[in-house]
Amino acid sequence: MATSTLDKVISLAKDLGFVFPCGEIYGGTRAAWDYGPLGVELKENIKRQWWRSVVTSRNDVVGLDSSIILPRQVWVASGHVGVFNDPLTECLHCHKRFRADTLEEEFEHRKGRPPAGLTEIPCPNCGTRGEWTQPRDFNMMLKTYLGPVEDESGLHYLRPETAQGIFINFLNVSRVMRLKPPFGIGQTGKSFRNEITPGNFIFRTREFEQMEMEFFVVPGTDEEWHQYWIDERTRWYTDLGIKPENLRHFEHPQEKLSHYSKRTVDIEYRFGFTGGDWGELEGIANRTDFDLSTHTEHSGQNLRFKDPVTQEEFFPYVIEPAAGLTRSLMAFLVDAYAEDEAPSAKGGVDRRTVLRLDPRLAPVKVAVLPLSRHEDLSPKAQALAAELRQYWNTDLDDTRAIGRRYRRQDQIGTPYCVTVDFDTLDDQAVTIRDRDTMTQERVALDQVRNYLAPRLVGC
RNA sequence: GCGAAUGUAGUUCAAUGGCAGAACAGCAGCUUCCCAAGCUGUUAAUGCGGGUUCGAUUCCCGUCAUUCGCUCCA
Repeated sequence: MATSTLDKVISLAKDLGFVFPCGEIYGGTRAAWDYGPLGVELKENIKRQWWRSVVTSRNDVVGLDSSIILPRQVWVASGHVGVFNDPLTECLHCHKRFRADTLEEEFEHRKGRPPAGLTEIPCPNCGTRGEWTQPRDFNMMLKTYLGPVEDESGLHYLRPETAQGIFINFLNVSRVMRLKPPFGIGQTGKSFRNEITPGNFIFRTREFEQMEMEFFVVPGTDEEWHQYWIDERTRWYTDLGIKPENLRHFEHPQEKLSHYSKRTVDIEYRFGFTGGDWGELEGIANRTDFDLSTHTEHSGQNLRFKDPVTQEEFFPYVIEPAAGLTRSLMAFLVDAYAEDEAPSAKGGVDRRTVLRLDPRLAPVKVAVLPLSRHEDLSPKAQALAAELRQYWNTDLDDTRAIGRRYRRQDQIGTPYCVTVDFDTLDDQAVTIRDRDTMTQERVALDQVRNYLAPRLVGC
């Protein structure tokens, strides 16, 4: 059976130290991953590009970094305590799971209230009557207890989305930044969900990282802004190198919308999962005034926007582009993966594995490769690497054969390799190789930085 | 969480109720070395815990993890 690109990328990511299983030396934790030296660079680069695109390059969006642990009341108000807290039961026969309350409601609807509860209800899947496990609460939110004693007064939840941190700071931020709609507040950070079924590598994990922005608009302009952000966010992925044919939009059916949403459109990527190619990268939701009004109601604080001139008060509508950072990392890797044929030193053709990551995302921007460990070459290479490191993440690699080192840099997606050779000692110049065009240019040692600068804009 | 399959160096694969082996990768050295070259040397593994046994990586039980299904959705 042919190995899929996805499988190859996963195995490459593990081999090269992008991602490690969490807690590996103790047997591991289910669906939890740590980001290694290359992974953390890639992840930070993606985050930085998001932040630039959504926050700092705009004059209508500001940033925030709110707490992960929030009081229970926040999640009661947001609806997450109610919605994320389902009593589930499982059919002992076919092992399908259902919400116990839904089963009873549906049964009551058709035949009246079942006097003996679940024991009379047949399984909608296999028809077996009343063979159910004890209904158990599945709380999607991770709990923790603040303070020395574990009691209910200290109960807090780890956020299942970063968004609520923005809503509860709505007054603070709009006051200090003197903002009026339309404006946005962006935030990146970890969120936590006790997923029943995590998996697909880093696609669904219980601890994950989000890039979210809440864009507050005048009601009535919300649909127009919604479309604006769908287009804007789609453009972001393609600008960073994702092939347009691997992206699509998915419109959530009306009856399946989240409790807070009026309309949601997902940006999906063709990951090539078994049993369904496409996976969500980002959901762009019209959250209406749900959050600001529910927090107004529960907190007693007025979260309406008050126009300083007209004194008019209203709840802004919220357009939320909510992206999964770790998911997009996986998408960028899959999309960048390529196997080229390249001439081999052995003669014939050789397979070249290359990550065509956008230079802005590449973990290493430049590799300095002295042709050998000859004592005359090392000082030159080290001095050059030291200079370049002040501007870009630069790798100095002098191990083994030069060809092998080119291949290694290809695999991790390094856009430029600079070779210091024996001619350098005479002409004070080096060879710079471009990863994508495989072309080489001879550049004076003291011009390397100037040569690379326009090619590494935004890195 | 439930059902099924799987678990040996970093990776891919061997082998065995009695010293666990190879290839590739890694590391060190040689080679004025420009796209995974060659030569020499070298590091490195039976997921974890119990049981049976004189002896278990092998058989049994448990556990943990991975993959595939059932739900979810950043």
